Amino acid sequence: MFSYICGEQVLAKYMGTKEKIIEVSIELFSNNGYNGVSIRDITKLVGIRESSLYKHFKSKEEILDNIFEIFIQSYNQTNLTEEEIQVKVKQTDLLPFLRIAIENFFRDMETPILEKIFRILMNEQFRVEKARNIIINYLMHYPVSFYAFVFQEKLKDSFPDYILLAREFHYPVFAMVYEYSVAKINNGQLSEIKKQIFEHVDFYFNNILVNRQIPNIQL
Amino acid sequence: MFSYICGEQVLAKYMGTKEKIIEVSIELFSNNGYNGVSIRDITKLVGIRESSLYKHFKSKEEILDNIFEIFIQSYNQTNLTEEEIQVKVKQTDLLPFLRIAIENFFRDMETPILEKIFRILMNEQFRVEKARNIIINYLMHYPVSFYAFVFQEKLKDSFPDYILLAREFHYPVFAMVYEYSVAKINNGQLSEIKKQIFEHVDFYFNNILVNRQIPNIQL
DNA sequence: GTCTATACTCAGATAGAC
DNA sequence: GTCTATCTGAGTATAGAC
Repeated sequence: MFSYICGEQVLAKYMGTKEKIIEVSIELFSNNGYNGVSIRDITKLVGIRESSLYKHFKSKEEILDNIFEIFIQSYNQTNLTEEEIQVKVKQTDLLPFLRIAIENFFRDMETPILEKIFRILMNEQFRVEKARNIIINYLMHYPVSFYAFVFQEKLKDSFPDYILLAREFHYPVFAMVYEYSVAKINNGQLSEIKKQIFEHVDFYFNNILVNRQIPNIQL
Repeated sequence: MFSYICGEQVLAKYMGTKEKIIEVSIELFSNNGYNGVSIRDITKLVGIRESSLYKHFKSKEEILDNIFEIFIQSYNQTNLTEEEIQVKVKQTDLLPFLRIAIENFFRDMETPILEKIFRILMNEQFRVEKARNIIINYLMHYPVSFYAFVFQEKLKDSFPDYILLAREFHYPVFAMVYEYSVAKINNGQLSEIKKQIFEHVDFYFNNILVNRQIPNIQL
């Protein structure tokens, strides 16, 4: 979900007590929800007393906010400039480009920590404004802008509404990634959903993009 | 999300204390999450004491389960048999049929109670298995089966994979309905999202379905 | 920065009178 | 089926010794 093209995995490794608290909190929050986890639960797993936690975080809410910031930072670290995207787009044909983008999105999504933060975001989205804004902006709107830019570069002027084109491409992906993360908890058929995502990419390319091709444009 | 075609609104009206408890719980759970709401919060709003609540529900979890059952019952009440769908499909052209289906899905989604239960389902999905199964089965898989059946009826044998066709139609709708419900909390631009959903319907019809048309089939 | 000890509040749930 | 009263445990957070 971060490295559409470059595919890098940028997530800081944490080691101190503060970072252990974050790590344990991510684990517990993702399974039990923020309000289903107590400071005692966290400190017990970290191996410290409740009072010690307050040397690192002034409140439970601050822990949650730190977790959200990790997600945002991971995202921003792998963002490419328009110039960098342009170069990649020129180097690659559209179908493999889209496949790689999805594969990167997926691989990021499967990173244990980010996967858990995604669950926390989903869990708290209707209670915490920041959570829902992260999902909407970083997992829905930004990817749409990204693909809109890519389609614009590739298709030139053969279709006016690149945003619509991008939304049609990305929204099924978003829904299936969500489905995937739910299936994971249920020990469901993961490979089936993954297959469906790539079916979508091929279907989209064959049924929508090829119709937009104009004679002198190489998809 | 229930009455794809018939458009009926079937939701029982409740009046007794038990039903008041449900009503208040839906309100509170949807805003604060299950673990963010106490029995005291609920009984205070209902106007009874904590102990009285336990004459109606043996535990807090049982309240949540009742809420989920309301959602399932509302859903099942508006389900049509394959025969009924066949009749509707024959009576209506495909584009208006799809538009009506989306409008019904939307109108159900905007029913205050069901909208709140949807939020509760989203909130608790990673903690409560029943919640995530309801979302996956009733809001993703069933609609896909429904549209697959419709496309099969309309397109006959012009495209083999109706499930794929149906998924491509419904998954963007699911994502946008989700987006819509989030926008509602943020006081966001609702009409814009609604517009986008119908843009999707038209785009889908014009770019995907018309290509499947075979000479003697009336879309 | 960790600990012990504790304050204070609130949680879910029950007993028994009316 | 409502109430008062209460139990028991758990919640967040703090004070102060080491």
